[in-house]
Amino acid sequence: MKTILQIAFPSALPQCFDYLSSSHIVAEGSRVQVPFKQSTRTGIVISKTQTSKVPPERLKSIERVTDTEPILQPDLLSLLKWVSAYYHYPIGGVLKAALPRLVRRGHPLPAPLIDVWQACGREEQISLRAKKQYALFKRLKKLGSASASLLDIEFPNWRQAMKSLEHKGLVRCQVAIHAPQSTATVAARGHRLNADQQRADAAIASTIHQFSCSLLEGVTGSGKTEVYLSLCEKIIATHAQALVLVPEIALALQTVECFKERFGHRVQIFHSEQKDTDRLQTWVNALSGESDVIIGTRSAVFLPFRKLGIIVVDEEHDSSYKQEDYLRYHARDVSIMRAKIENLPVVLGSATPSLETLRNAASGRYAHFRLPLRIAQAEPARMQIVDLRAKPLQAGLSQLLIDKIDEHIGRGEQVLLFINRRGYAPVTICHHCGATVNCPRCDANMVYHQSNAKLNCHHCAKTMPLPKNCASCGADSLSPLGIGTEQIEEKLRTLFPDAHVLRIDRDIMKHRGMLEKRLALVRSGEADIIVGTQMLAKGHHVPSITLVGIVNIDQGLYSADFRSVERLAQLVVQVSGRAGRGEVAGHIILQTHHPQHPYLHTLLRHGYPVLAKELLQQRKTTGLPPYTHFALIRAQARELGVAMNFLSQVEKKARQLVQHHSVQVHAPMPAAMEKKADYYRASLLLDAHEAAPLHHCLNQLVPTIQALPQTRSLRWQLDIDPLEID
DNA sequence: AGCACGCCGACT
DNA sequence: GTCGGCGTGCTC
Repeated sequence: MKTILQIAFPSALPQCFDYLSSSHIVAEGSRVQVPFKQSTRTGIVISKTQTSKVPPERLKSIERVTDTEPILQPDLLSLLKWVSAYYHYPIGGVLKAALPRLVRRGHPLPAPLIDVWQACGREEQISLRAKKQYALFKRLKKLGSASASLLDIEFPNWRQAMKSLEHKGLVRCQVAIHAPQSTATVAARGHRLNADQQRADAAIASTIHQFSCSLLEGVTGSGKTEVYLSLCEKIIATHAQALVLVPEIALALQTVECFKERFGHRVQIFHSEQKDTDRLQTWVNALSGESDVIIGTRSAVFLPFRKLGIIVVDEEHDSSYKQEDYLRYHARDVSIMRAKIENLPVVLGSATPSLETLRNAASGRYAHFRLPLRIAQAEPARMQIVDLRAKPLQAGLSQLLIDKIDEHIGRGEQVLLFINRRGYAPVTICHHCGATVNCPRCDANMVYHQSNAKLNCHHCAKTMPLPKNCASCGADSLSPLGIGTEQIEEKLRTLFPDAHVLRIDRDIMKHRGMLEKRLALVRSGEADIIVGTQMLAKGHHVPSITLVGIVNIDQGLYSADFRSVERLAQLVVQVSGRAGRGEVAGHIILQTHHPQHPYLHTLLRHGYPVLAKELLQQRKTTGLPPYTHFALIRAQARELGVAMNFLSQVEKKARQLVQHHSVQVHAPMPAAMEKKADYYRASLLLDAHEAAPLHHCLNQLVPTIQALPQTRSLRWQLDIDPLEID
């Protein structure tokens, strides 16, 4: 009997295609070149069968097998199939998310290689005009040697400059070699763990060849990284590899450096901003076993390790682990499934674990280790609430906060200010008639930004010049309303003319390398006052920051989003981890109009774990995740009616499918922001106490939806375990 | 997803 | 009379 290969194309094509293997011997997980329509395409063999729904005379044969070995080992292929089933997403689309572009396109795999660069000349030999070369050379000299992935972070487009330097004979390239440290060397190096770290390390390491999931809960500076390092060291000693997931690579530089210092050049990084060829090389290095540790962002969870030994998910509560477009997977959850499939330990680290993870820890499903000690820090940060009611404010800052800033920078210490609004002011309002300037494409305000001197929409790409006159009454009295990062930056410059004020938000990321540059200024202590958004909370410990102000926490306390309090609490705790120098306790100031809010009190008096317990209890009684499983169907169309009609149709079909009351089908709802980028949005929520009936229902519902005729004229997505249900 | 096929409006 | 608009349907 002839073998039939089910082949998926790494694209949005919704189904697999059957091919004959001809005389080839093909393993599952192999890349193959196949005739498709009039051309040849690269596909992946998903499974082998004997039968096909397609009549045999219409089956074509594969042209050739692309590689000598399958690129996906059985375990990884199983994981991808699980992702496809769990998120109800075609396997081709999963492959698209999981494989680097060049692999998808059938590019031949390069030989495994980790190149390490070394300086071997004197800087006088570089012409003064070659600034890039000079900077690169000096850095290299300081580091001694550096691998590509390290240089990547600091020097965008470094390869060109390096080529020139190599030509002049000023640098040379070597290959990193695997050098596992003997236990004796490790002990001699004195990587001593404290009692709490040791307990976690020993417990996790004791079952290194079987699945376990452990929560490592500890504040910044409690030494989570030391535990990761110790575990990875043990894994590498068994010639297995380690995967370390981080929310954002630019903000994980300190972690990367710790790993480089400990394990040398066979530590590599992997993230979506890398060049295609670099990503491919790292991917191949994982596959061949060339790299020992890979530190990467969420898509790294799909790397084809030759022999994976451990997965670490750092800052597991971070929402950037959830992909928010096409395949809406959660890299933390995928990590846990990967660890299960491959029988290895997974470690979830956070100072502020997600409620999902805390519930699993409390129920005993995960091991729970706490690292309460703050290394080299006597006192925890002191938190203070400032009641904003009826107080005069300058750009949203109370006098008390301004005085404190003055005091701290006067002592040569650094200050961090958080405000979750980019731009100058969130609203531009007409002082004459009260009309606001809105985005023509979205139901949202236009936000004035000084950086481009324009009004920008934060929900689409729309920008416009600031109009002179109000569009509805014609008066020339448009004025900014509310406070954004830029306005605080400006105010601080006038209040503290001698201080070095630095702003860090998404806007500065438009310029390549700017974030890294500014973070370096923070770390070197040159910046006195740092103003920024949420993203600053993810940065690492900066020892000379002693004061942190959160300009306004009220939105976090009163938001329609059921996760907003959890997120606010995480922010506050993460932020307090940024403050404090040596024996000097950090000072945290929270500005609010609701100083009596019960959650705020719980957080300040009893800390995150107690608040989390309260929030979990509340989620339980109100039937919210993690006690209820959510699936959200979103629809977008040029008219609201089209989206709503479609969802009503889906609702009807869903109700037909649901037996008993195991799955609840809610009514379709327009999104809070109905129109975004000229599309009207609406959503339909399904929930269930247990995951199984929900997925059972979706297994039938999704094909039904695909068959609906409206599906051609509108966009829709299914979001499993959505972070937001709007 | 692409890409061809197919049937109706404004142009050299 | 054509060129081309994107609606529909197929790819093993």
